[in-house]
Amino acid sequence: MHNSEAMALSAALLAVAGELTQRIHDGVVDRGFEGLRPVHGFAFARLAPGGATVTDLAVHLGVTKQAASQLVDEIVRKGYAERRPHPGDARARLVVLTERGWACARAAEEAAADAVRTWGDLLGEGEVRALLAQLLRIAPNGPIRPSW
Amino acid sequence: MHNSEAMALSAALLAVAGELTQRIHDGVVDRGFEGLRPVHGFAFARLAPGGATVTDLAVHLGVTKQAASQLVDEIVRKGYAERRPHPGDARARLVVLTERGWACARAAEEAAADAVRTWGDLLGEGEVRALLAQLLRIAPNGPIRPSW
DNA sequence: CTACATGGTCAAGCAGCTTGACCATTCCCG
DNA sequence: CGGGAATGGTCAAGCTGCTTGACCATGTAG
Repeated sequence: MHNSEAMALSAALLAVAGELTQRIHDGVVDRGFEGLRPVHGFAFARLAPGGATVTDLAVHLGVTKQAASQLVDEIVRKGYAERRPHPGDARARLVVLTERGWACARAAEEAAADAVRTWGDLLGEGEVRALLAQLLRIAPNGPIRPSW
Repeated sequence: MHNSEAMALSAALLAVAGELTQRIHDGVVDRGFEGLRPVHGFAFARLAPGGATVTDLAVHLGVTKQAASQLVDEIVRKGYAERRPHPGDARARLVVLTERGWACARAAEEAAADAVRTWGDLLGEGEVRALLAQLLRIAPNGPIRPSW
């Protein structure tokens, strides 16, 4: 594999990732959820299972906990999440999605499915599944960096 | 393909793209090119073929031309590029890479190849080529958005 | 030649992140 | 236990990279 091929792979990967992010964001806006940015989606992904603390979010997003705290302020103010006392640790607060937050997360899933469906039209479903399998094997476990 | 699979694919794709960006950046720093951010790499990719104007860069990066102009200021000040008069249009300036700029671009290629090589170790070279082929077929032609 | 379009820069403002300081609670160990 | 260190969280100030708006120089069309 030559260097130029590696660069082509990198460029294609980044272009596809960027377009996917944009399409999910557009789809979420189209479904009536405004005032959010892609980074909020990454936060929702971490909040969805059962809530998370501000520090958890900060690690997941690769930012300081102050930045994560501001981000939580924002989604709380806009009605997508709320801070509840943390059971078992009076220092911490558990940030959980509201019903509107869940609706937004479902909208993001639908938008992602729409985008992936267009790939299925181009590649065939089998190839898309192969793509998923390959990516899962090389995906890291680290934080999802929202901006570069 | 269910919504949850689409989300898994999206998350994996974004995680891989983010890690790749990080690894290329780290590799470039390791090779002695400092004071750069990933967005500069996207700019280099557009400058490399034979130079570009500020407006070209702005479109390619999806930012205003003022922002692109500042970015050019930066890489010029750091010795990676220079502004030359544009042949055939006295309004425009052609931004071209310096020798140091070319060296940095080669370093980025090497770093990208290193990262891709680790995927080859995991997947096998054939699978990596398949990945490249699939991505090329779904990659858009639009601007590469440096930050979300 | 005039009128508008295009390439580029200057200036000011803003949003999102950082560093630094601080308080409350919990953990660990003598 | 008790008391210092570690952890979760917020407040405040500052910086950086981007935006909008204004402007000048050059090109293009009538």
